[in-house]
Amino acid sequence: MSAEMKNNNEVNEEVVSKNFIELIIDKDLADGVYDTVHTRFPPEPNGYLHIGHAKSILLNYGLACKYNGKFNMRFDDTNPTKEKIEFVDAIMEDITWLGAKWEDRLFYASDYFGDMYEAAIKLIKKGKAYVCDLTSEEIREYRGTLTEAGKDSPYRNRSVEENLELFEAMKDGKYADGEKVLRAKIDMSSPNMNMRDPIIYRVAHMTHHNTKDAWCIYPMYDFAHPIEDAIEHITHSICTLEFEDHRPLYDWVVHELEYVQPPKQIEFAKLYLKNVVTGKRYIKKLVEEGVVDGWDDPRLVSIAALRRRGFTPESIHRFVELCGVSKANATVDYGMLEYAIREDLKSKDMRVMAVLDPIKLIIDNYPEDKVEMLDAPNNVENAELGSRKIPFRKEIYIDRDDFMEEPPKKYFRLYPGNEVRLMHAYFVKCTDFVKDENGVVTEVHCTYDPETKSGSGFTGRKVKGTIHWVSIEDAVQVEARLYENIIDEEKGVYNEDGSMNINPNSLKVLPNCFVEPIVKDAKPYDSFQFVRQGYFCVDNKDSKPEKLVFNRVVSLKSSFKL
RNA sequence: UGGGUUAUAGCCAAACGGUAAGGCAACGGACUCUGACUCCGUCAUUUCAAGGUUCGAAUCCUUGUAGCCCAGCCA
Repeated sequence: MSAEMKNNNEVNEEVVSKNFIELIIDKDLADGVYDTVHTRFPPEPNGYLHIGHAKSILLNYGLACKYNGKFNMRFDDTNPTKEKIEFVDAIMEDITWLGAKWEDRLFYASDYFGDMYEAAIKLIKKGKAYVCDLTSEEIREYRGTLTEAGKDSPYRNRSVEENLELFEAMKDGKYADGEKVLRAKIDMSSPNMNMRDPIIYRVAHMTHHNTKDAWCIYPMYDFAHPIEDAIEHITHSICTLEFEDHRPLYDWVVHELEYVQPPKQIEFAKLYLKNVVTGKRYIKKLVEEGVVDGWDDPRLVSIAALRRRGFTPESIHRFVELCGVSKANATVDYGMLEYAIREDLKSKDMRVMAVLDPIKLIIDNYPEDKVEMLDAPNNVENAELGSRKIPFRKEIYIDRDDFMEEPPKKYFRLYPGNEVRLMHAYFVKCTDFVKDENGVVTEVHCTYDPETKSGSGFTGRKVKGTIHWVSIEDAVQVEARLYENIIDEEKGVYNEDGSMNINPNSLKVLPNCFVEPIVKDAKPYDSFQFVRQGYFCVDNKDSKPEKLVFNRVVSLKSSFKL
């Protein structure tokens, strides 16, 4: 191998450093703590997934793939007051779309209620749990504060027999909601609030979406989660930073329950996007006030919204990968997401011409009834996408901002006397224009040069500008929706009084856009690059057979600047 | 006068005692039948601060500072 080749290879090898979780896993594997990697994604079915969840899903699934391990899907449904079956379906659809595969490992925490009940009995028998009769207010008082120790519950020293009896009575429905709870007996003076005899079982007479009325007592997260992980032989239980304080309790549970090779909890930082609303209560407010048209409104960053907007699973993968994984609270620039989707779409999408704000261009020296079918490659960067024929006629539409009566310096599109190329067609030279009584330009006149036909190899002269166009007679009329960030970026997301700064221009509807005829047969989710306008995707919700609605996925990087 | 945790550029983020990767954004320039793409170049003498150890410190020690999380019978 020559020195040059070697050098090339080194350059081509992407330097990928491992994130801190991979380092932990490597060490665990090397030390023989585990001999495999088994992860899980455990959402509570109480809402829909957003971009932040995508990070967790892809992280967990990605680790399982990378280490040749397994990935489980599990609904953490231990609180029937908040959960609904509809969310279960929506979550599975989103995860499937993202591409994470759980194979035959779809679980419900509620399937383990029996095991959890047994586990609680085991703790009681070990003298590590007791039934407490304190009210919720009393429990809060006894718990102490961040700076003061708590004090023991008067019920803390009940006998094992009494506890067993009472707990069984709880299970049998002898007590009302809130009347009694089961608590772990740990340490009321622990500086960690989670260790001050945490409640591990509560009474809730309620129908559960999965177990129906089989139970009236439900385990708390802190007790249930480690058991779920242990039962499924999860090795690395990855969650977000706010659970760091819970890790000692997690470890306490798996230790007292004597699981062999217990799972290990690892925490990472959530993903936040700059000037984007991710808080559930704020999204709810936006929906309720009708600011957005639902949880999949394309201005939101729920997985469903991103999908409707035209984002691809690949772009989400790329984005998450670009963001990295760490323990530092981070707010990522929205531009990073835009980069990820632009990058993915640019060689995938068919590039067609579109006119969002039409103005008529008349080619005076082109025959009245002539029509030419011109060749156009579908994507110059990807020959596999083939080519198409575009009809060219005397009267066409061009975009309003591609013509200026008095051009500023460095403007090289159409203005009186200037010549530009009509993309995939001919050079045209602007000869005249017409204004209405309000001074608005209504039509532009030009002449074309037959010698300059696209593909003819004409090199006689050059033009600085290339503009796009569409034949008036053949064009398809569509509606384009341009989305901007829903939150005002200048002032920040929230006002002092807590209300949100809604950007009034977050949605701009352009009902009279014209695109090439080939777009007529597009189906929901089909996406195109509208040349010079950005990437657009057919809306799956609002499109009707007679009129397609396009959502702009992302705009092109920049346009003409003065 | 509680505990946990984080701190590297406008934004992410590597570096694991050996002399500050990479990406996004931005800004120059080249190219262009998309002012896109691509390409080339610029962008931390310094890692929250101040001390200390060391031949050598973003990494180790000390003392501070700032942010985030925790007092649900939520997850």
